[in-house]
Amino acid sequence: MSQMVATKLILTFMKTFSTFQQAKQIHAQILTNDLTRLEPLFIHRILLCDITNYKTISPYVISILHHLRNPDSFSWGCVIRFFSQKGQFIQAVSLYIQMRKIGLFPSSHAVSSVLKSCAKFEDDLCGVSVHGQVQKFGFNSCVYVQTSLLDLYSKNGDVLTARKVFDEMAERNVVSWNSLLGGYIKGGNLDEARCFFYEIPRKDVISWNSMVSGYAKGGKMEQACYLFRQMPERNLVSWNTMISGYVDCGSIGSAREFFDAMPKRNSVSLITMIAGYSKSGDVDIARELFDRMDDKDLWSYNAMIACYAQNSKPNEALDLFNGMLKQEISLHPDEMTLGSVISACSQLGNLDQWHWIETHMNDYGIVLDDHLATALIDLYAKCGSIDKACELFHGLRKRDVVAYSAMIYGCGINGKVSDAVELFEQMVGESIDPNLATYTGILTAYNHAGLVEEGYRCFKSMKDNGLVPSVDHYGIMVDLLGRAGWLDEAYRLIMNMPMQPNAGVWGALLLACRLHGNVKLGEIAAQHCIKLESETAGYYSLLSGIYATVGKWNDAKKLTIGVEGKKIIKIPGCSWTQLE
DNA sequence: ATAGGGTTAG
Repeated sequence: MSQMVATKLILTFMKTFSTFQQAKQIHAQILTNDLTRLEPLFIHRILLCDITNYKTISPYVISILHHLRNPDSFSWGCVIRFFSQKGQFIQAVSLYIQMRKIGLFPSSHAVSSVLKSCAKFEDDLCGVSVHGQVQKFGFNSCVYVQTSLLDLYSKNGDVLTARKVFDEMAERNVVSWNSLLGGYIKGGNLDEARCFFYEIPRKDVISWNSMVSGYAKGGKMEQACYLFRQMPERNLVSWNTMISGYVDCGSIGSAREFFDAMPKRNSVSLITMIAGYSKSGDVDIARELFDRMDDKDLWSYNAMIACYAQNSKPNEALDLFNGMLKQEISLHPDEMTLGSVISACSQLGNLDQWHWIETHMNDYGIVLDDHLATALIDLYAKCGSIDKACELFHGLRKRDVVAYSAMIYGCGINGKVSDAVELFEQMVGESIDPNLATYTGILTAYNHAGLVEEGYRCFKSMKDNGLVPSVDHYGIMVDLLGRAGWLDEAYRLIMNMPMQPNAGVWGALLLACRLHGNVKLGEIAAQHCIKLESETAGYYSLLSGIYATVGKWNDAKKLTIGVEGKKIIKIPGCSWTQLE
């Protein structure tokens, strides 16, 4: 293949190859370009690319590079830029290393691209070694290279080094200023950022957006809004930044006002609003916005599937997920999608759907990261496979509060109370602060084992950790006290709750009254349950069960009339993702 | 023919 044809091919790949339709067009182009003298294997590979996801085309792009007789700095630069732009940072860096190994002098374009990729890694080893080469090869006066370098340090949180690069730059432009501004904002020092912002000689809309975003991320929406109003020019991103800020601080109403007021909206605006409504529990409004989107991409589906998963609508989450796979141009799920899907499976106690997905993981190019493993710990534990959960837990790279909480809860519902307590102590020993979900887990463990005093002590210790028990924690405590027969204590706890008891709390008391044959409290509990959830049949049968155990047959009989077709009793659930 | 900065998620 000639150098020129191959380079053209690379560029075509980069510019247009993102959907199946476009892939087909490329196939046609390849055929008409008389590339038939290519090695048969190579042609075969290109023709085989039944592609809907850019992840799949990486081998083809690399294979084009390897089929060049003498790939030069430009060809390498194109390919490195391709991977850097498509988010395949490891590939980009590895290609740069290969290029260096064969002794090619990198172009400033290639260096800028590879630095951008290095900036995405947590570890700054890569970036620092490229920095060394930058100095060795004399890119000191290239504003592009220097700015990417400065941005690398900014993004990795090393503002001091970023500042040093900035100060030593021979030439700066607004991108360099914006990059360092981003560094100050990421470091959370808003005062310093503000001073720097006012020093920027020719601020553009991105400088303003960054500063507004800094205030928004710091929860200072008044200041963000003040700056937003002062902006000489606003674009879509400016509006989206404001919406996102309001969503983050829970002001969905203000977010909506901005959303309605903005002159134009894109998918980011809609996705941000969907996430906002998901947080406020308005699933129907979120779905309305989702349906309004013309071209739904992976991010849109992920937002909506997550919304269902987080709002206890696992069936809807799975339906949407399956719908996404069955589309004409099917979207490939990613780690985020599967995280929500696993959570939905877990809420349903459905391992089958996961096992089906598991066999397709490789096709999707998904690797099991810590987030997914944590979701799976929860799923396996809830489905009773505590050993599998344990195995995943020990395989985690880093164990955070969510992982510990899922594992503690898993031990709790599987009757391994001592393991749960041990994990809890281990977690505290690692200076990880327990959150509300952790307490749900440990209290569930005590509850399962019937350890009333330990559970009660633990419940009371929550406030020592600065936590306010939620209604679900009260539910578990009422269940624990009630099952042990401490019915008056359970009732007193309900009466002293700082919030309105829900059907789960009263249901737990009702269940306990059924267990211990307490008519007086049972009637009170049932009354509340029926008032809160009149369509649930289980409450009636529990109450009638109480009457039956104490011989009040007539009362029992009255209740069994007309309860057919009502829902069975709801068992209080728990979710890691919503509890902070 | 190729490069750098701002907005979306658990």
